[in-house]
Amino acid sequence: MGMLKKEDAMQFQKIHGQLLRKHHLFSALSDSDMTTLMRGTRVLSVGKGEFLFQQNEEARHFYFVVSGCMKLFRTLPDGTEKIIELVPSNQTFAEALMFNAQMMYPVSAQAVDSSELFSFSNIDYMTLLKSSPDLSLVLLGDLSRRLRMRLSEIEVLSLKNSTHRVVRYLMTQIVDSDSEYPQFDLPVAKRLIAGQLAIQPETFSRIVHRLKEEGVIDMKGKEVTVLDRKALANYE
Amino acid sequence: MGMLKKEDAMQFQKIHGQLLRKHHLFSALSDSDMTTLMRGTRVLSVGKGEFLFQQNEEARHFYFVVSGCMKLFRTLPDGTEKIIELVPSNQTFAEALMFNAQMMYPVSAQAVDSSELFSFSNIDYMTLLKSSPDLSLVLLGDLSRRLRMRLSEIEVLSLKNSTHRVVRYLMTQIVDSDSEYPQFDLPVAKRLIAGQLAIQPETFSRIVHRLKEEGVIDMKGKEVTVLDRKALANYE
DNA sequence: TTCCCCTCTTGATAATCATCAATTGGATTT
DNA sequence: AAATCCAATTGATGATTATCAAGAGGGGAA
Repeated sequence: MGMLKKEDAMQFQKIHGQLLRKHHLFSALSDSDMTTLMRGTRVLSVGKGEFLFQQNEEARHFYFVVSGCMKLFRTLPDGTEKIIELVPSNQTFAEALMFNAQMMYPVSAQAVDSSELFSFSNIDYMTLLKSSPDLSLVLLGDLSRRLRMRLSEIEVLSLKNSTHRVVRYLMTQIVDSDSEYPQFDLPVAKRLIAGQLAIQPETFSRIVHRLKEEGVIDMKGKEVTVLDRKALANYE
Repeated sequence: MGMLKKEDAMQFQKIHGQLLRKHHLFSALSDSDMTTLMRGTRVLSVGKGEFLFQQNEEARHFYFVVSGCMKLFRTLPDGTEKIIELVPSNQTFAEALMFNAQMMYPVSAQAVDSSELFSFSNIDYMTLLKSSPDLSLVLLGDLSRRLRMRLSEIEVLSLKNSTHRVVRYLMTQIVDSDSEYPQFDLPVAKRLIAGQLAIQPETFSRIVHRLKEEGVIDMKGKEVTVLDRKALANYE
């Protein structure tokens, strides 16, 4: 993990700062506030497989993914890891921790692909928050949304069998809601998806095999085509 | 479900309003703000088994449990219910929804025991929030804490086998952290606990049986005694 | 008290899933 | 192109857990 050289970093910020403004955590900021905040910002480059932070480290920063993909996970007592979230580009993470003093990261963060990140100081952002009630409301909305996301994750993990979990996962990946034969790419490696669903990679593979056999979906590598939307929905 | 008669309700508010101030969502309010907020407050009495609201109803209020116990759950596609949270007295629930316009309750709320509740208008509380940045920060801290609670729930559901889940649950119930033989009461019926852990009541029963056989714990009805703390911890 | 209802328990069986092992396939490096 | 590495697949097996069924216990109502 490394920081870019200063001139490169500034160039990088200039380009991607605009992108940042589109994110709801920063869109409510005035230009001057944004400038202030960006002064404390670092640009980080994290190589594939590298760690950004470890579980139980003190949380002083939160992050925005410019490019790549980060994996947030907890290490379970038996040593295996449980993936909590896969954070794609243009999303923030670990911003929920700044409101409790002396907070530790409850997860570890590792780069799934080589990634570029903005890092923000919790203290700086808190200062902005105190002077801008509107920003607080935005952030409250953000956390509230995350809470509901976790809720549906808990629901998935409570589904009776693994097939239901896989089907539910596939359903959430369908963005093109109109098409009769929706298509999409799996965002990450299959073993990571299996991890998120708390099933073994082998089980995931077998379930996909069965769904293909039944003509419900097709899958070649990461390319997924839903062949029978109703049948897929009816698994639930 | 019913409201109390006006004079009874006022009496009730007077007594329990103080209790309310101890809750962190209300402790940061000025006296005058508190008075304003309480004007829109209703006192509700919900009989055992009665519903307060259903999943997908529009969320206009949040609640504080004065006495009793509320169950928040989602109905899964197969018709079974997944318990998301059991809310004991002196706690609030459904307050995270007010920050997103036109929000629906993502869960249903039912009384486990006959319960008495304060109901608060989301709009009124939002008004207070906009005028009090401090209050926003308190609330942000609250949501952040809830987010972490969900995280550990997700972790529990990801634990390899049911024994681990039960053991983990028992560990969290130990409050008397010093005692060599900690004792506590199960807060709700065993089938509800099983539901929270996403296992069948039968499985829960069998696991407890085994733990008793091994001399790790004792359980008579809802009374639990931990006999071998180390052994219990080592299951994890 | 007796009855009734519901929870909890216990047993038997079937379904589901994890694990171990071996192989295939794809991508990257040398 | 060959070698290498890791992900993905497939098969065989055993462990775990759900399901179905029946009985035991406990608290409230008549």
